[in-house]
Amino acid sequence: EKQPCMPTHPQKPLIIKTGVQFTTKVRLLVKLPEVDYQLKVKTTFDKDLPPGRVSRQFFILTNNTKVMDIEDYSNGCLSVEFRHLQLKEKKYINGTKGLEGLLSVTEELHSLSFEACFTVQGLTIDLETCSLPLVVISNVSQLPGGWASVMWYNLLTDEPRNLAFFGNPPRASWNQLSEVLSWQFSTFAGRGLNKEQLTMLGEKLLGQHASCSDYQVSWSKFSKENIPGKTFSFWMWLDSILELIKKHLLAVWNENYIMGFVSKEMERTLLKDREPGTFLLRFSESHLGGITFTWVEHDNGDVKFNSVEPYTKNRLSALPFADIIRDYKVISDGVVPENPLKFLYPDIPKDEAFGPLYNSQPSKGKSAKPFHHLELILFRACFESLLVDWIVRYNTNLSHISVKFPVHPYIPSTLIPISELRSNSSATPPSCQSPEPPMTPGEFDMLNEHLCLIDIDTVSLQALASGG
Amino acid sequence: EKQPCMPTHPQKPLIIKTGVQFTTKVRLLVKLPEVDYQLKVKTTFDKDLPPGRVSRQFFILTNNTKVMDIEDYSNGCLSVEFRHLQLKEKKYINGTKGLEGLLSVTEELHSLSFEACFTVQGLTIDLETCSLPLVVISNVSQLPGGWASVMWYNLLTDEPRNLAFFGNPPRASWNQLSEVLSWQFSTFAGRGLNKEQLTMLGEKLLGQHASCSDYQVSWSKFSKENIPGKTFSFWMWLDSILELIKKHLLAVWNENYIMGFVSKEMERTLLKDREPGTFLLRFSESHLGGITFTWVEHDNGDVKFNSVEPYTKNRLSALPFADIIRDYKVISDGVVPENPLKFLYPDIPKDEAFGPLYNSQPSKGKSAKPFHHLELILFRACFESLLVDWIVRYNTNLSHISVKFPVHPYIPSTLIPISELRSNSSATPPSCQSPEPPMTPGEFDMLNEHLCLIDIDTVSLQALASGG
DNA sequence: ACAGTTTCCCGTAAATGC
DNA sequence: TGCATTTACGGGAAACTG
Repeated sequence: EKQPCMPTHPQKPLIIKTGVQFTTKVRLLVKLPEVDYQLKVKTTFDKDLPPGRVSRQFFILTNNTKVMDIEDYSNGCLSVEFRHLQLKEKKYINGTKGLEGLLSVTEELHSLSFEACFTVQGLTIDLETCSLPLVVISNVSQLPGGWASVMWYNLLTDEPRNLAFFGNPPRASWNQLSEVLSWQFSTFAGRGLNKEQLTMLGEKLLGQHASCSDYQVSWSKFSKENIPGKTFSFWMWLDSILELIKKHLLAVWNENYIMGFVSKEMERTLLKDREPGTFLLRFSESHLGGITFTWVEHDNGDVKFNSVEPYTKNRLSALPFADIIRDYKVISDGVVPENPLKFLYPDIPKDEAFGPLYNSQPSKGKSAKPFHHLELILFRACFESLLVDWIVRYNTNLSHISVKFPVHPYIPSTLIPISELRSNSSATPPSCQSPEPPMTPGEFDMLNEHLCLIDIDTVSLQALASGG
Repeated sequence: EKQPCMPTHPQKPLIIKTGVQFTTKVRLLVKLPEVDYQLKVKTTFDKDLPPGRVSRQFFILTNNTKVMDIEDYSNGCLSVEFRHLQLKEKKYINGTKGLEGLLSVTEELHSLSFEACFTVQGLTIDLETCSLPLVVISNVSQLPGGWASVMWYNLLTDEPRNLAFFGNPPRASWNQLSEVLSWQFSTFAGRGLNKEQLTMLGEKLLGQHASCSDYQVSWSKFSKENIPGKTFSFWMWLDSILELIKKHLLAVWNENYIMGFVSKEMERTLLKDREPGTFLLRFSESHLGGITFTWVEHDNGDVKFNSVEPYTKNRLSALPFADIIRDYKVISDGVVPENPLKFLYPDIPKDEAFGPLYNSQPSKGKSAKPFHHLELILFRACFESLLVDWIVRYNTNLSHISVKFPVHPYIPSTLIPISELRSNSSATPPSCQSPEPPMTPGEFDMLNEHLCLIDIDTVSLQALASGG
């Protein structure tokens, strides 16, 4: 039997998006002596919520009662799986709306309740249980924030239903937190963070306290307040990197070729004594979801460092990152185009490292190993009553690699990433507008054309002027 | 007051997508003597439809009654505008479902009815009118088919409500049809089709009959049956080109630089006596939504023609087409990279033609002149009764051009389109796997690297082998 | 198995609300 | 006004359905 739908956001349980279907399952943990009648289960959203606890109220739009069945893989247990459940916000609550102005939507915790009632030997028994705290979002853009909440909650408390958790969230030790962060990378990208990467992240988040692994990180510092000088929080930044890896850098990440979180100072220290052309890969610190490479050059005695403008998902979907590294060229005034990337830090010849990755599709497969011990935190059963347990089901949907061999009469064409390095003197004013039609093929063709190319200001302004 | 929503598919009236909001307006054309009470209008979908006429039934999900108001720009008329209307399919019709197996969904015509009733001087008057035939779709992928139907209907009949039209659709003369096609380009792209382009399209659609402008084109040939040897119909092909122009080629199209519909034979005839490096732009005939350039070369006496693999929307969103033309390079064995494109046919120096377009953003503005006389066909009022007229409202939402000037410490980077031309002898087996780390910068660097690049089969298979 | 059609839902952009 | 949150819906893909 195939699954008719995928629940909300695979691999991120306990987050429900309004208007999107989700699935949940309840199982009776004891065998009942008499089950020759139907046991009906009803699921309710935010049942018995203390008034004013939440600023938004939701209800289950779809059918919320179902009869229990004996499970397929018959251990004799009764269970019921609700599919196609959907949440909708109650609008226009007459009374109190938005008591908790302090909490953001992704900090507001909710829960699903399950109720059943049966009679055995003249005795009526009420069963009830509920889920771990849930976060409700209305747009995928809130997913990172929601996931931060789910992680923080389950990392720091064993309480099954402390919906006021984010009223006064506890701190996490860097010890605990770094383990969760590494787990995130191993779950979603296939390879966790190594010691150096964790140290670098710790320095970014904690500054001088990083050496002390008992240092307590506040919830706010982790996910709410912006990194000084930036417009996003630590977690938003890290999550954007996770997404970039998931979609465009899986193979490179899993080969451990991305140093990732080096500061610019550390970067120079590492590279300065290396062979010219040695480069390392790191994520952009100033923009969300970008990756760049920095390489070292020796300029008659001086050591010089260069970094490309970070590549973001848009650029990477036009050209895979490994191909960018292979094909990248720099044009310096009057010098032939050259690829400055020779050795991946510390000293791996570029093609030795990246050769096997060239022209390989984004390679969706081979990723995301499904389980890790910390994941149990998020999937542990919730034994509210003695009789019922609760599971949020999720699916993983791995597509397969497909490789195409184009066969047609056209000349195939690729894209090449290229930079122009200008010397400080802005001499040689580009003679861009002169047509000189039958250009003589020569080794400086590309150079000449690109001197025009880079004069964005001039060209664009002209375009604007002629357009308006 | 700002518009709270955009109706279904701007600029394509008479097509409604289920689950997406649309807007409609009714106006009373006569002034009533006594309007000191409220005149309520009700709108119904497919009212009084002969049973079995349609295979799908829909209803208006949202509020469908509203009271008439005096129009803003007070000519004293009463009118009512229904907003946020939404259509949903009736599921599980007990009786007949799908009598008309012959018609596709986009050929099935529906209509909106409007009813009002008022009493004047003791006399009760019923008002009723309805819309022009509508096409209902469930996904944007059906939009081209739906639009073909709307065009064909309004081109070929003046009947206000012949819902059986596509049971036996009339033919169109090439005269009529070509005018509509040109109008499509002028409406959606800003420039219509010139005589040559229409002739070329006529030849593609009609073959030898093209010379006769009275030749009758069948509905099936226009939009239903596939072009021989292809997997899409004539209209699907042409519409994919319209979409490509709208999103990525506006400026180039509006400068009239795209010849577009030349056959490969004609292409050779045109180019063969031209200066080497003369090129022309045409759309792919084998794939939907692709554009390519063909250039002529002289190879000691022989005339040679080359075409690049067509660029599709994905590639074009990574790099604007004008920039592709400027930067395109070909690497032939052992020869320095060169841009083979010198003159736009017949003899315009490349940079003279495309210079002003380089680095200009996809330029959404400057497009789509809003009206054309043929458009009136689609917006003519529908005088079913004497008292009411009907309008489908639509908005245009032109974004503005924005040009960014990047200012940051990174080296900017661009993409360059490049092809490798192999001589027939498959000599020089690429020594791709040998690292040779500190590559000597030299004028054949690029060549050497690209010899590796093109061996897709080898590299990919290796990647697969090592991956599995 | 298959093609025509619909549903699903991410991700961007716009609208809304506070 | 600005920011937080929701709504809208195009577009690709999966699911459905005769």
